[in-house]
Amino acid sequence: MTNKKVKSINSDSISKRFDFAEKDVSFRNKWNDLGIHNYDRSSPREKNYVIDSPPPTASGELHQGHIFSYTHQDLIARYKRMNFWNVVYPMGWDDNGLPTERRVQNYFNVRTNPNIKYVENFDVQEEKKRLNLKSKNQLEISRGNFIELCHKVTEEDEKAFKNLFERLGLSIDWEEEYSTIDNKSRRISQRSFLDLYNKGHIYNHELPTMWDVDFQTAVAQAEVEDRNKQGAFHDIEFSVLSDDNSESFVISTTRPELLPACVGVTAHPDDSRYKHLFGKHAITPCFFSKVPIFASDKVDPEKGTGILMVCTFGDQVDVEWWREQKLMLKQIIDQSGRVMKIDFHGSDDLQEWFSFNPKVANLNYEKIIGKKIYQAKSLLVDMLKDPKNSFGSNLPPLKSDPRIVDHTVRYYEKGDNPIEYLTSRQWFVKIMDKKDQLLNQGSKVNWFPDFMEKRYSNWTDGLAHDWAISRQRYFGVPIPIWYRLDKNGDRIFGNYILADESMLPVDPVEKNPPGFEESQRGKPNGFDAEKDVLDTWFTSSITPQIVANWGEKNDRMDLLYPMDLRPQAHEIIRTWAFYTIVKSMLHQNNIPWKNAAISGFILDPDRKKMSKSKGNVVTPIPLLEQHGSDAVRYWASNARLGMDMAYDESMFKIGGKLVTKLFNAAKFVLSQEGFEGEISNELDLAFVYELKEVVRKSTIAFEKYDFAIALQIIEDFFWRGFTDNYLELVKTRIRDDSDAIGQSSGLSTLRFGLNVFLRLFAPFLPTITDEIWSWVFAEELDLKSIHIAPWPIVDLGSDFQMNLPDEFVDLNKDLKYDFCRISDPRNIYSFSAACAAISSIRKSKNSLGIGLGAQLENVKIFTDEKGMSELELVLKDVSSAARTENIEMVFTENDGDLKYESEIR
RNA sequence: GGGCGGUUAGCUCAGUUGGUUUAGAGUACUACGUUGACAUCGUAGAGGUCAGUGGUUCGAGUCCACUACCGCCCA
Repeated sequence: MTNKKVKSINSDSISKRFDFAEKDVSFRNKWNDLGIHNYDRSSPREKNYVIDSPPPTASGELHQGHIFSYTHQDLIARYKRMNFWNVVYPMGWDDNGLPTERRVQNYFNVRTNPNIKYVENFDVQEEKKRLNLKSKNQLEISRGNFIELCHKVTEEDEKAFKNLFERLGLSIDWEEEYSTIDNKSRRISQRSFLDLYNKGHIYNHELPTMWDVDFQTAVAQAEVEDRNKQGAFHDIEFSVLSDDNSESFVISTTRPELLPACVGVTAHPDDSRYKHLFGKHAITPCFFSKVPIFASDKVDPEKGTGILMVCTFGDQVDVEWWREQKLMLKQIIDQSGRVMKIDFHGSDDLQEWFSFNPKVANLNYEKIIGKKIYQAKSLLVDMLKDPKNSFGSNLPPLKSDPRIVDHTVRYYEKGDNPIEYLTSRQWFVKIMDKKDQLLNQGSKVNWFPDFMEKRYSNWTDGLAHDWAISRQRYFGVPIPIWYRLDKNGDRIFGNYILADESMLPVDPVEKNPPGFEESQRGKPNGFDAEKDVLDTWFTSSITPQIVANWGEKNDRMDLLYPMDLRPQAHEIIRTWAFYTIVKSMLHQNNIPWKNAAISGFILDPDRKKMSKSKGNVVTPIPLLEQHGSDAVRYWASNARLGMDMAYDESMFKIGGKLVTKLFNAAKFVLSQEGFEGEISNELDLAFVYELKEVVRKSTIAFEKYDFAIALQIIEDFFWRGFTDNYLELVKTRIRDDSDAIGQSSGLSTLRFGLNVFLRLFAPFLPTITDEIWSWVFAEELDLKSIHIAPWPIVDLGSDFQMNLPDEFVDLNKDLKYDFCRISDPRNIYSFSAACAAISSIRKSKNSLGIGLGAQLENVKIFTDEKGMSELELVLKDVSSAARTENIEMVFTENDGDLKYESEIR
């Protein structure tokens, strides 16, 4: 021991309970003031640990899922920071795109009309007043003003998200805050487009594209979902073209309204019912078109009547048949989902819209012009009931009542009407020819858990389309392209005018292209702007490049790229992870990040995925107010990566209990007074020895991103080892002035243990640990916050190599509370022997109905030789904790395992 | 229909490469206890055919095969 007194606290000066509401706020301020989340911009790449956090859509709903997965990334960020990585943890917002547009439309009740001129200092309410519109009446506004409103709304939404993230204690470097629609992101996104264009990865074509008729925009494969819906098979009779037209067959279709768009008929090549028809032509009822009959093994002979009509376009297979068989293009649905005007004619049977009876065909068709798809459907069914509409028969073409079937229908994930396949001119990124390379890139990323790579490779394997990147929307990054116009004022495709790098970010609708005057806009031989914007994913897939300022004046690609970690949920592997890997491959020929940590879902108590539409989502702010950030983080920290977790509010309470326990234990430990001294007592040394093992195991778990396992190991030994047992065993000794050496050894061990536990808990419970740290350790160790203290270092063993930054300096060595200062116990089992012995005495007291505080005269402990040798060095602490004057060890035969049985006399 | 995960105590979940008596924790439940940090507590008790079947092995919750059920993703 020394004659130096330990720095202790007066426990009366500490509040009775931990006030998390107040501390959640004050510690956020403290961290901001200390700037501990800001990274060192001058640090070399080898010392940086860069997290590519996926920016959330702030105009979407806040829910527990955000708390859940964003806590996971923060655990890693905080752990890495304590290991002296220069942690780069930025945050952005991904607000462009449909959700925001929808929100603005509903919030202000406005609609964009591209023909209206932009108005300065526009105010929706005043404009409505001026036009004498009620607030519920929809107001048409200009594209520019609409975009302005989008920015305004997202700014508010971002504040709400930022508030949640700060309250949660995420250690984000807010100096790096960005939005995927801000100037820098638009510039980098347009740079990305130009780079891909120049490398030949981008093309513009008129192709059948998946189209949402409500939002009137193209959609990509990743945005489409299958829904089970009820449909009806309609059995329709077609005639076979021959000399007497006497033969016929019956097709089954769920989409009779597409009959005018029928361009072929097909059946399975082995189907004996229809084999003889292949190569002939069929005549459609109602419209009397001539269509080829061909064989295809894509047809399921079991489905419907086994023969079906091919239309342009009913579904994806129609697109394939149309392409393979070089069928005619007869499109009848327009972009708003209504039936277009068409004229049937009888002049040339090789032309589209040829009819054997154009007069009747046109009379029939006129009935459905301008109708919506479902209206056209019922009108067509009526027509099919009319015998006059049969070709070569006096019976109605519809052979039976519609038969109800369940089938899957493709929907835009945000849409309410099925996807249509329309031919339209869109921009695409070529990815279908790069599947193998993309699979290879995916295998270079370390996925946690590793089976998540399967999700990526399955999706990549199953790609069926190139990436459609143009969207017919307003609030997005403009495509930096103009079209040349010919002498008639029509667009010339294939010879585009690209924006200059110096112009970025550019809105071609507002700016004229290089080499042209603004006056030439829309004029013959002039130019015309591309009005489409880029798919949201086109920009959100370059967050590594945005954070690293790719191609900017302050380009930091060398310092930050490829990044170290992408944390995200598994639902967006096919979108976010996938597109980010695509972009990095095409731009940098590299992977975007070395590691991907994939969080699971929150399931509701019925084990269903939580989602807004199901109405089972709980808003997270009240949870934080009720339980405190540490308790909420505890809940999130308990889930292993990749594993879904049922939502269970009792977990918040458990986290709260842990916080309280830490608070009380720390208050006790730090209020003990006495002298500093060497840790020399056997019990103390054995306790530290076991603590070292806890550090070793939890560090290894953390290195594998198994933070839940780390927490479990730490928590278990804190509760069982430290508070339940060590504290009780040492309590008497540290008050025993007659044993000065034992007293100071115990006191030092208590403080050592608390210090280590605080640092181990710090990533999980950043507020309570920093609060306790501030009582004594901050000053004693001259470290203002626990979050700039080093993670405890122990020897991890020869079979595990820890991942540490280059030139890592172990600051623990300078720390008072370092394991290297403490020697091994004489018997490494001393501590667990003491715990087992005290436990057996408690059991005896309990069975006799004696209170644990009761004083005993004599206790007998029965044990074998091994048990005796392990216990004898710590027997004094055990007897004082048991409140007995004397413990007598009695030898008894045992089957070899450590066990003590007590008898109280 | 395909891929991936899961199924362990009433509930929520651990169980690391197969090997420590009787498979763990928390919670809920029961009993006792306010002991000088802590009642947002402590101590103890009860509670499980590890989904099922078959196999490999000296030994299987753990490995293999099949089946059932649940979930997610994709067709």
